[in-house]
Amino acid sequence: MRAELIDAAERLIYEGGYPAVTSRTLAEKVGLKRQIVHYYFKSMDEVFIAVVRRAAEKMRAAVAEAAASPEPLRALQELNRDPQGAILSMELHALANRRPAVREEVAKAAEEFRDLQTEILTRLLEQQGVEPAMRPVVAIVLLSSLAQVLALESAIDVSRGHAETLEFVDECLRAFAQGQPTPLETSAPTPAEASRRRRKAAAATSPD
Amino acid sequence: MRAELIDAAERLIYEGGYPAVTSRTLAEKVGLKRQIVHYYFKSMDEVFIAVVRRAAEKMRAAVAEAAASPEPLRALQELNRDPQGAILSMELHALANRRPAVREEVAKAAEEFRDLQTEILTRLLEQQGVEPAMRPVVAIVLLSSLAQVLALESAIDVSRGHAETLEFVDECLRAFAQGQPTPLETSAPTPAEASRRRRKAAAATSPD
DNA sequence: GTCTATACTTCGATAGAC
DNA sequence: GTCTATCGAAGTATAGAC
Repeated sequence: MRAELIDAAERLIYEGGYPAVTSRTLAEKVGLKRQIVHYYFKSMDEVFIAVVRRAAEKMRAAVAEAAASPEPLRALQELNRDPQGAILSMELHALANRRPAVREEVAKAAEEFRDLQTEILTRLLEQQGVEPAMRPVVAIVLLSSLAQVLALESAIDVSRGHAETLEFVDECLRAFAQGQPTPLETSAPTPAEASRRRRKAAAATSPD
Repeated sequence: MRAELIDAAERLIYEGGYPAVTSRTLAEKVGLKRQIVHYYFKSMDEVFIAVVRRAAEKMRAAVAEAAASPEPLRALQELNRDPQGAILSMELHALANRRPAVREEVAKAAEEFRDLQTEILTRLLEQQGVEPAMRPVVAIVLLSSLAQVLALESAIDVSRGHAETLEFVDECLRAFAQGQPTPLETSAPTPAEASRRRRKAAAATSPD
């Protein structure tokens, strides 16, 4: 029953954000009276903390699975891009802002998630013997930030630039998986181009 | 007075998120009774819509100022990185999720903000005559997503990878402003390196 | 375990006095 | 414009019956 309530709380967060999780709505989800919540949880804070802990466990399992997949980076990105996961993460972050007891749990889970992802990428780079264009943790921060914001925007029907950005990131990941230069690296200017570019820039800032 | 209430609402959002904005807290902020809110606004939805509209106006002015600055891209990034602005944006996004009337306003403002930023970058690229490594809108999505997530995480004392990522992005912007190749482009492999890299990757996936 | 009953608080919103 | 008064609804939480 406790597990069922945690499930219900998570579903309510997807549907209406964390404010939608109350003793009343929670009990309704499992077909009981609202006082039942206080039998299984000392307070609503405990409900949310339980949600965070269970989400953290699921996350650990999902990351481990991604690490074992043939394309770990792509698997990780799918994990980050999961709309429900992104929304849950955002809501818990927002909730953490005004529930000190929850904040600690969320912060711990967020840092653990980032560390686990960074470790996977680091190992991947070592295996491929590639000198990375950016530190692993930087790539992880960029990829997960992007995924989270896109999910949040999609939820309110904002999609400006999404398709282009996803296409670009996918292209980068695909190139990386095949050991080829990414679109970014491909566009590196030759020394001649670079110096021409510098002259142009200088001319633009001091046109006289 | 109406303007004062909108001010107060914005401040309350910074302090405790959008749920902290109620007729009671709002009236307290301006030293009046809570019924005053319903005199100036038909409903709480209207309060939030007013907040969004005023934020959108401020945003337009700030973007115009950034466009006129000597380093528009850096100015834009400072704008995106503003912790208060990022938090306000996140809260309004979350609020938009469960208030249809608010959603429309937030979506409109978000798309306008993205378009304005993209236009600036596009013009900048044309001026410099640079063939960009990614489409302008992609760069804007990446930069603003990063800024928003970092701000949200900072608020709950999560900072894993922040310093490294900001350093990396700053380096890219600095290089761009000076018309030099970015750290990403600098690390482009020579043809010899690229082929060595491809062999390594192939060996890793089929070790036999 | 689950219920009824209850207490207290806060919310949004309206009506009407001054 | 700002107030008092009031409403119904919803929130958290506790006590105690079954």
